[in-house]
Order: sequence, then structure tokens, then C-alpha cells
Amino acid sequence: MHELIHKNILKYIDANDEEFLFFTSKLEKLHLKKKEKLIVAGENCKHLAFVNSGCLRAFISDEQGTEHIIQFAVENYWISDLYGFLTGNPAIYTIEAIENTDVLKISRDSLEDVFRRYPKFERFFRLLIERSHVNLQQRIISSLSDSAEKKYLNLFEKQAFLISRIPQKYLASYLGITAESLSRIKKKMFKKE
Amino acid sequence: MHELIHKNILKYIDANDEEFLFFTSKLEKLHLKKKEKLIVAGENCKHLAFVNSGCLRAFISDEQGTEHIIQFAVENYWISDLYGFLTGNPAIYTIEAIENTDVLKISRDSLEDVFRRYPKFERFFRLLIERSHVNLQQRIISSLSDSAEKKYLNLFEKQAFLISRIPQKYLASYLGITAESLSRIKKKMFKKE
DNA sequence: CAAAAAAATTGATGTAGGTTAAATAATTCA
DNA sequence: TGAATTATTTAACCTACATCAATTTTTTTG
Repeated sequence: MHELIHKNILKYIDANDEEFLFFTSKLEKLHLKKKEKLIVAGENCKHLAFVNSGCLRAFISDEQGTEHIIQFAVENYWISDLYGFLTGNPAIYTIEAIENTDVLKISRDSLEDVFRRYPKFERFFRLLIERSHVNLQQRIISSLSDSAEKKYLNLFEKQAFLISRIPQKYLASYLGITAESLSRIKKKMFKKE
Repeated sequence: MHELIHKNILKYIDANDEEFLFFTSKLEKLHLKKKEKLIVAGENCKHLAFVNSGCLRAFISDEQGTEHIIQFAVENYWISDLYGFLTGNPAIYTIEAIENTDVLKISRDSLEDVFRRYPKFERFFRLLIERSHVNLQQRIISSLSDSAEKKYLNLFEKQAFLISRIPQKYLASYLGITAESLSRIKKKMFKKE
């Protein structure tokens, strides 16, 4: 049950069994059915979540009610409204299950307990935030300089596993284009090959 | 000479004179003439910089050689290639002076010294990263959902001090539009009023 | 200060991707 | 399973913004 998260943590830090057991003792299991929400924008985001199986999307809705997807998380990914989680302010994102999903979540307080007992976990968390920061940076750069087609190609090259798994309309929203445009881009790409 | 940075730090944490003096002892002064660079993409980014006077821009150049501005920093702002600074990897951004600029910079190692001696400075740094994270988020959301005109209006409302100070072509680059488009947007806006 | 360089404006024209609407195709669920 | 819902595709048309090119304004610098 904690195999995946164990391997995940080991990618960041060198934790022994005792340390890891203390960490897992703080985890809460949660099952989300498709369309159920892990976090709702405007509410308090107390948890950081690890996806054990399934898939989530983090999105915001603008004034016209259009949803913009910021991030997907499949198995072995961490997700949260990092802003709300860190500051205690209301969450900016809503995080919703695209498939039936099992997550392990840990509260801010529990994470602090872990940090206090085993400071090496601070490093794990710092790396998590850094990686999130870099991802945001890459998205901005891509949104400023790439065409819709290029963005889709990038997705193909760097996150192909998302393409086969996630509904097109969500991929389109993630790329910042309409579902119709994405459909045309695909058609054009396959004609070429 | 350290007044501005002192006030800045006090906004984040409650440091006394002794603590602050230790911090300032680690700072290095640096003067940049207009167009000189603080950090060059691809090089090692060892420092975090505080702008005492003047103005900087952080940008990346895409494959076509087009520059995309990610961030401006005027007096009382912190700036760095946070990714390179945190990870030790080559910097993603180039940071260049738009005006003659005085900065105070601190190295990663010195900052670690400060953290070790006075852990309350960790909080200051964490808040800095959080704020940067939120800024990146806002930019993505705006780039996904706002028209060029809306983006300019947002700039007007939230960072008017930039508009009067920064050359239009840089503002345009920051907004992700061409200088020509920005010129037309301004014309249209002033006709309305 | 005047010449040169850089930045901003303006107009004409092009185009990527949006919008609307209708037709299929795939999923859901009773 | 089969009706109903939801997603995807396709086509016709539209628009926001880009590109190109010429002019004017501002800034830089010898």
C-alpha cells in the first residue's frame, strides 16, 4: 500500500525504514470517484496529496466560467494548491478526479511533525517546491513562445503518457487552446506522417 | 546604505539589530550600468539580489531569438534565477539592467550561514519563494485567460509604477505581445477616456 | 548640440486559432 | 443493452493579434 510512495520518497532523500514508517503513519488514505473533488477553490487547503492510482486535474475558472487546467497528476505524482497549502490562504485551484483515484494525503501539521523529528524530510519538501516552481516557469515560457502545434508536440515528447489517457478537452484546456483547435492540430499532424 | 533592505526584511520577519547586522555583513554591493548583466542564462547563478536603486529585467530567448520577459525588479524587489539559485543548475534567465542599478547580493553559502545562525531568516526566504510561486501562477492564469488589452489593464491596476518607467517594448514582451500591438492598445484606451 | 541610433507609432495585410453549429462517435448509467 | 449524455470531429466564418514596412518621435552619444 505504501510501496509507490516509498519509492517516490527514496528518489528525493535517503530515508531508512524507521524514518519512513513515521512518515507513513501520518498519511491518510482517500478514495475519490471520478468527478469528485480533492480541493475546492476558495476553501482551505490543508493537505498535500500523493496519487497512488488514478488521475487528477488542477484548474481555475475565469470570469467567463472557462476552466483552465494548470496541472495533471497521475500515479506517483504529488499535487496540492501549493499557494493555499503554504500560506493558509484560500485555495486558488480546484482539484478534481478525472478517473477513480486513490490518494495518500498529509496535513501541514503532520508534515511539520515529520520535519521536526526527521529534518531530512525538509529536503524532500524543498525539492518538491522547486520542481513545482520549474514546472510553472516552463509553462510560462512555452505559453509565451510556442504555437498551439508546438505545445502539443512538446506534450507528445515530454508527457506522452498523458495524451493516451486524458480526454482531449482537458488536454486542450491545459495547452490553452480550444478542443476544436486541438482536433485540427491532431488531424494535420497525422496527415504529415 | 542598508535602510531599504532593512525595512524590506522587517516586512517578512521581526529581526533585531544584531541579527540584521549579521545578515548585512554577508551582503555584497554591486553597481550595474544600463545593459549590463547580473546573471547570464546558462551560467551558474550563485546569488540572490536585492535592488537598492534602478531596474532590472529577467528574460529568456527562444529558438527564434525572441526575448520573453518574465519579471521586472525595481527598488525594494528581490530577483534571481530562482531555479539555478536553488538547484545549482545553469540559470534559465538572463537578468539585465534597464537603468543604472545598485544591487545588494548574497550568495547561497552566505545565506546558509545566516540560516544556521538565525533560523528566523528561513522564514524570510520561504516567504520570498512563496511569493515568487504565486506570481508565476498569476502570470500563467492571466496568459491563459486574458486578452492583450486585459493584460495591459491589469498591469495598469496592479503595477502602474512599471508603466511610467519601463520602455514599451519591454512591457510588450512582458505581456506576451508585440510592441506594435501594445501601441495600438494604448491608442484605443486613450480614445475611450 | 547635432548626427546617429533606438523606440514608438501608424497603416496595410496576413494568419493562427476562436466561435458557432451541426454531425459523429464514444461513454455513461438506468 | 440501449437511450441519453458527453466528447470529438468537421466545416464555414470571424477576429485578435502578428508581420512587414514606412514614418515620426525620443534617446543616446561623439
